[in-house]
Amino acid sequence: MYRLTNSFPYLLNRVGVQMGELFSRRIAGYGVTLPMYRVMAALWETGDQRLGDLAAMTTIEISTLSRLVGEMKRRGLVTRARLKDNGRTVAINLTPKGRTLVEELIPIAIHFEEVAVRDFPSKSISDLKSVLAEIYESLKSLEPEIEEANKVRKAAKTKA
Amino acid sequence: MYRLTNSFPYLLNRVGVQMGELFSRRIAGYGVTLPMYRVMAALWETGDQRLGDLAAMTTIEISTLSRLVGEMKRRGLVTRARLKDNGRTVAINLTPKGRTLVEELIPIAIHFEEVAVRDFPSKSISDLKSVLAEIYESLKSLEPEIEEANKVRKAAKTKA
DNA sequence: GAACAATAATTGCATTTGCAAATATCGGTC
DNA sequence: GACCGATATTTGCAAATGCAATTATTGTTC
Repeated sequence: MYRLTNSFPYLLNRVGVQMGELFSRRIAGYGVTLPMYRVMAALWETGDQRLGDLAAMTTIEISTLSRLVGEMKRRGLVTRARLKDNGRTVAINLTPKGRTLVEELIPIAIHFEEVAVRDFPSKSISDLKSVLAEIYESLKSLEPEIEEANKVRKAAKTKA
Repeated sequence: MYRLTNSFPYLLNRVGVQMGELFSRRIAGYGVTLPMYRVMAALWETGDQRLGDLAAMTTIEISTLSRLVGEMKRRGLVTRARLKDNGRTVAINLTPKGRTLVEELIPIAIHFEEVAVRDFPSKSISDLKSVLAEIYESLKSLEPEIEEANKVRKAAKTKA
């Protein structure tokens, strides 16, 4: 018998939402939101990104990210500039202020992760991580069947 | 060296967002959103819930859920009624229509999960699930230190 | 090199979200 | 049994979100 509460997406989502919520509250005093932290941490790892790449890296929808980056620029956390050799794209970077701030926050993120996983041997956590990374890749194979299912449905509807 | 892309919350969030996004698109043709599916699947597993319990079970913020349930009631998917013996609380249930619909959607959810995990032995998936469940519990221990950190910060600010 | 398709980012607009305040009911106390 | 604090849900309001359309630039074809 199927149970939502034993399903993989449910268990995943629950931990993700809760960790996000707790971390949000923890960093609120620094004047940044969780999505802002994610953007800064992504840029700290890989700087000089285009908007689209940053969206893919952070899993933030691109129009949301465009506005978010605008707000972060206003606050002096990042820079955003059109490229000279390709005016369609834009290069986003941390400012020194943004870098300093994210380097204050990363230890908090590390601590949160530490607490979350401390009851498990590090082997099982690294396994878990690689499973999550591979599952993410597997998801790509679902794309075609989604389109297919919707096409079928649409055709049936047109006929009806 | 810390890398966001190797952190547990990052890997978790990415899979969660992506699975949600794909599943949303897959079920859009049925006229329901992902949060609606979650509510229905939760009620299918455990019916006759109060709003607060349903919020805890689905990790949906309670005011959001209140409105969502209102909309689902309008659409004839659930019922919501104040209890006779305790007028503060309300009992939420699936309607026959809601039940029929969720029973169409659950097999799709099962299939998605299947595809996501098919490259791994079922043992490592059940391990993964129990780790996720335990981590969720461990997170409770972070609560007190969040308040503490914010208190400290606030005090410092007042002094300054 | 003009016209057109393709790529990248932004913006308009309607919907969703979440906090805080309001509302409603209950349980206990005097 | 009137009053007060606690519990449960809903609602007001401002901010965040996402889709679709728009703008801007580049690449391609004739």
